[in-house]
Amino acid sequence: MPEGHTIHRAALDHARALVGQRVTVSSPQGRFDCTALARKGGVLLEHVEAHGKHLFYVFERGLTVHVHLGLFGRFTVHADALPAPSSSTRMRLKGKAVAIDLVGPTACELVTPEKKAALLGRIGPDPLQQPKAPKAFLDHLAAQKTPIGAVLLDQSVISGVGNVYRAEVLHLLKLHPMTPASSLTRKTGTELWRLVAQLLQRGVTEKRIVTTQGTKIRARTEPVSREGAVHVYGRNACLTCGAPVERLVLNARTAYLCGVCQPLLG
DNA sequence: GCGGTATGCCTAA
DNA sequence: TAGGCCTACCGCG
Repeated sequence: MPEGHTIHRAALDHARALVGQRVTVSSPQGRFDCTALARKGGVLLEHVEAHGKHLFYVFERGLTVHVHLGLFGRFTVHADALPAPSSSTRMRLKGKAVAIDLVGPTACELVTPEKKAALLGRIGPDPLQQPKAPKAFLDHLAAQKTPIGAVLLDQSVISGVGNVYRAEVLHLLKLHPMTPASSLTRKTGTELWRLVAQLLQRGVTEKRIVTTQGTKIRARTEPVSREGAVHVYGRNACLTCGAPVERLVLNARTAYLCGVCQPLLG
């Protein structure tokens, strides 16, 4: 699940569940050193922030935990009975009524203000924070011959987009992933940003990636979990036209496209 | 049980 | 560019 929408959704949910409370922080697995957060009765959680795919828990006195889910990280929220943590639970945040477990993150660490600033300095604008295309983004597109499919995964240019949204946004705009960024018009660049913002926001709301309008289903040979929710990502046939979905490797990730809907122009 | 794969990203060479 | 790292799941034998 972890693209930008997952992180923003987690920030909302975790803030609602735990902000303003004294939270007990632990690492059942032992691989997250949280001794600096050890307090009798817990440590006060002041707020939770999402930036692109990065999540920050800000506790009293500025104590800050940075989480990046990577490919495998997952949160589990326990509202009722609290099960014993599994041996892979990196972090458990326990409040009054709710406990949250984190498994498999790429990063789960206490960060200094300097480290946090450095992390934020590395990532570009986030469409969920800024729904209108920043000038810097449009200028970047105009200046780069890099394929647009590569630019979209560059977190320093636009943060929060992952492999699913890359495939879907390009399909919706009928753009081949290998299209040079510089060949896009300013208008298309603006639409691209707006569409990313809209789809990420929908992902936050629906708690999963959905890029289709209705529930029309053309083929029955697709992974059930995503049936009807996407046009090309991970599919065998294009949901729009039924043509075989093509795959190519871009940024060391599989890019999915429909050669019929997304011809390479020029 | 094993190997491949996945919505990510960093580092060394 | 390759390899490493994190975990869960699926298909295969």
